[in-house]
Amino acid sequence: MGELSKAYEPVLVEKKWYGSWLDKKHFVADEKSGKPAYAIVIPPPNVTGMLHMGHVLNNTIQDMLARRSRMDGCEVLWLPGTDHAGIATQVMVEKQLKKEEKKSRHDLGREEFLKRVWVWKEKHGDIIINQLKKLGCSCDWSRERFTMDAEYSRCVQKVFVELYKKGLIYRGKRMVNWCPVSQTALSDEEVEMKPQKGFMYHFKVQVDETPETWLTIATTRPETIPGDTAVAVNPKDPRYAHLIGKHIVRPLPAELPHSQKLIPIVGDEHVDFEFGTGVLKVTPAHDKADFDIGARHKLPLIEVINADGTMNALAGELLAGLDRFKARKVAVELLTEQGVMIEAKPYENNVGFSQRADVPIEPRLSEQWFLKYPAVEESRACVNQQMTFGGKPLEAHLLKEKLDTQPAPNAAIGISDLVGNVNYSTGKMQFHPDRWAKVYDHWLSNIQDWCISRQLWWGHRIPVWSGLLSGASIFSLLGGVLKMAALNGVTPEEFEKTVLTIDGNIISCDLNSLDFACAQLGQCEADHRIIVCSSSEMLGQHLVGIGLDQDPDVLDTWFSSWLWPFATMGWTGDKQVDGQNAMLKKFYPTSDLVTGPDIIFFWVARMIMAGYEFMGEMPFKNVYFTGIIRDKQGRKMSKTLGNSPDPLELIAKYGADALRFGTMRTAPLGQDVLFDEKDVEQGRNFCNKLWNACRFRQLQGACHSSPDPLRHGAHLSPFAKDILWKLDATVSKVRSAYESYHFNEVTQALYDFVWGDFCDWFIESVKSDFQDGCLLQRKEATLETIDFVLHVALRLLHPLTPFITEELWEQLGFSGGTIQFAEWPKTDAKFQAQEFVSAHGQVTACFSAVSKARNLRAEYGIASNKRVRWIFLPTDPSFWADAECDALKTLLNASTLDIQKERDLPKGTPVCLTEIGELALPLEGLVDFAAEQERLNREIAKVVDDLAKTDAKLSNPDFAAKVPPAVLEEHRQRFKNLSMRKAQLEQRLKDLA
RNA sequence: GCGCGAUUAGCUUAGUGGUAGAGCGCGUGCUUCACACGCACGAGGUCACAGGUUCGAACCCUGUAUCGCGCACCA
Repeated sequence: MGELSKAYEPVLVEKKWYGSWLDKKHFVADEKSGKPAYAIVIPPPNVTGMLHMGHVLNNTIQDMLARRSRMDGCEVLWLPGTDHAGIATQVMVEKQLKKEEKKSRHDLGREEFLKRVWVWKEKHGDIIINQLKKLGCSCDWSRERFTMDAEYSRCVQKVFVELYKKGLIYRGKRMVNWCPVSQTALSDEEVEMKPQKGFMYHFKVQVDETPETWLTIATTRPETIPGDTAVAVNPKDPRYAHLIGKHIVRPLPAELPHSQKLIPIVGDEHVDFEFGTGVLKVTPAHDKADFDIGARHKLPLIEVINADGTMNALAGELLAGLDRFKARKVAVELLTEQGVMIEAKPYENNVGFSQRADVPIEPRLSEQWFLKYPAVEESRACVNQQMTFGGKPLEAHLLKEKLDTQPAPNAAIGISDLVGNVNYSTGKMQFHPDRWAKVYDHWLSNIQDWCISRQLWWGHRIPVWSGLLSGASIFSLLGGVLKMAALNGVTPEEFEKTVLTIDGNIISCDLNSLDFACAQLGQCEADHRIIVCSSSEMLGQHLVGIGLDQDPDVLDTWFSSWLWPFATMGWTGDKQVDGQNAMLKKFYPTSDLVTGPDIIFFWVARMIMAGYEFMGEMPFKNVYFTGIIRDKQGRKMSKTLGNSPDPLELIAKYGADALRFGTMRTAPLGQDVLFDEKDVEQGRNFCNKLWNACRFRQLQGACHSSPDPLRHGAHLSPFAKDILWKLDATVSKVRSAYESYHFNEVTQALYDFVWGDFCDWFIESVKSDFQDGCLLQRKEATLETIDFVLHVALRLLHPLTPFITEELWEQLGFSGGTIQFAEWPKTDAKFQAQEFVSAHGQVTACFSAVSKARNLRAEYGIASNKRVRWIFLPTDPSFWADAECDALKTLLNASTLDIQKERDLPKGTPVCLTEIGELALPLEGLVDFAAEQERLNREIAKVVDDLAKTDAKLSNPDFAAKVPPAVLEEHRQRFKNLSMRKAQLEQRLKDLA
């Protein structure tokens, strides 16, 4: 063990220890362990991702929790992995392909393209994983999962088949959010509403039956006019109601014959007569609300926009081929030419944008797969949603009271109404901060079916095969394939779950029913529509062999990650098998989930539903929502703004511990974090401070490997007792901060203790114990106290700053090997014993006296390196043994400290009055009487002010009558102290005259 | 529109009813034998505003303003 370097150098230390931890398999969870389980599943970062500050915050918290629990005697599983990020990854590989080979994915074909994606994944997929390692994350890397792993993919397929069989997954032609750039459907959650500046165009149309009547229509999207199949008015609108049933002449496309331009005027309650002109153009193929109106009135659909956002031939010859935004301008020109354009008012409205591609969504009619969410009620009930009654929070015990005291005031309000008003929950799952429960509940109570299909290639392909087969083929081919599958290759479970639909009728997949159905259909020659949904890939291959096609779409990435908490643990969906799964038994439900609130709907809510649906149990007990990391100006971090620092550069510059510490210190529960590199610098400074405190200790000789300061009994100085008291308080603070998920308080408490209490005060106060002539026993007791403090503090710090603490633990020679499994510190009642409490009081008084004395020095302009003589008149001389005086002398940086029992000071000597006594600064003829007078007067004024405030309270009769006794006593004491102080100060002032 | 959050020193913020705390920045003085990634001292706050509750309010209640976020949206 060499001497510690002058400054902490993180690079080598981090490399050394991370390698060692991996070699020794410290992070590997043992599902057979008898220790209590503690599990976290990582929010899987995108496989294409790079570490950003959000990851740093999120994963530092997870690592803190994992390491804390490991020290606390738990068997810890922190399960890492990545998700396949369908769109992002596909786009990235497509871009690369275009750049390097000038090819599109269609040039390669589906299979070849997917090969390329896998090549890319193998090459770059572990970038972010390695970055997490650099941060120090103690994940069980042996259990790393990827959502496209074969095993994981099987889970996704099984879940699909099961939900399909239950009728929760269905295919339908619907209006969906279409991203014209990615050319895929998106879920509602992937659409972001953004205010857009545009125009509200007013144009007029002629009523065909009464050509003198013109109606004015307001629209923001004139390019969709060719797709209009009606105009709608509110049937209650007196201006227009009489026109219902008549027709108007649609102005575009202009080239159509008159008869094809006529569209009906329909009456629909949806139309708001206050808005616009009260006349609504209805474009059922390109607007959600219009689609519904269209359905109500059986209007035809005219699609005028292509999948890529360009206009098609039905939009008319002048618009066809144009991009939708270019077409908007042209449409306006065309209307103007026709003389029907009235005005274009500047207008701001909210437009849905594709979160991925950042372009406006095009509502588009298409055939998609949808999921009716499962287990919604259980998922709502389990979260700590507060119970409310009439909109007010309601405590559980008050519910009964309410029901008792308010029994149906009248017949119309019964118990059921009352209960209906009570928002009840089991509160088994806790959100931190809990206000997110409300957001979660609101979303869950208003959900629409989830569009789960994506028109992409990279992802889990929908396990459905379909096609037309003649009766004969069904008999000879399909029946054969299914039977063959049932007899060999496909597990009975998979076979049983396979769903076969013939002409819309579900046929059970058992051999008898199959025989019957096939035999029946075999009789007739007509074609039949066959749909097979199965999780068996082998069956799928055979089905392709007989001419059925697999659905080309893949599933939304979130449709795989919602299974993350159990699909990563070897879940199979087979109850028997899963019942024997040691991993699931040990670690499911997991303990904590740490994630950002931005994916509360995408991921958290869906995981909860999947947990209940497929495991019958919630996936985690606590959800901690981090804040969003923003830059100094409060803007979100983004690549385009370039305000997102590279955490790896920060690690290289300051060290991983510094980055972790700095990030955590400024990340309070539930608040966004304004990131400033200064915080990381602060973190580095802290590490260096800790390092040097240990270095200081090391310079005094070897440490005790299992320190126990209490064995020194009476030789423990008051300063030692005080720091032990403070250490114990810190243990308590840190523990409760962890309990309440206030991680910044963990950090702050440790910072204050190490830097303030330990380094600034304690170490300074005990330096005199190491000087020649000091009592050896005292020195020994102090050294062992330092050892003990470091022994505890390093352990408390370890989850937060794993590298430096492990290094120092070894350097100082503490016993028991790695700090990672050293015991998580507990509070110890011994340190709260009377002698410690009173030492704490005495030392606090001493330190506060030192501060006052230093201030006096500074006021007299004495340079801090200049040692001067102090005279001390102690209030309690018995406390001030030589060693204590030496400590005081060191803290004051005094040349000598003369103790006076009787006041004997040269006239006008500046004095500070403190709780421990008077500290006088003899200036030997240099006293500036006027200055001293002024100083005393200033101090008196302040005391008088405080005194007045305290007196005002005490003389209020209500105060004495109503205040708790302890507070009253405190105020009386304060008044007494202030009065005494005032008297003393006035005496000093008199002495001066 | 509905909901949530924030508003405390120049900046970032802690603070759940009893004399307003910290870090950065700023000023002054220090190469004090662990640390200049440091030490000491200092200046700097009508706790957004208006009411209310209370002996007592930064803190609890009501309202207002400003900022941020989420949800829902009317063409």
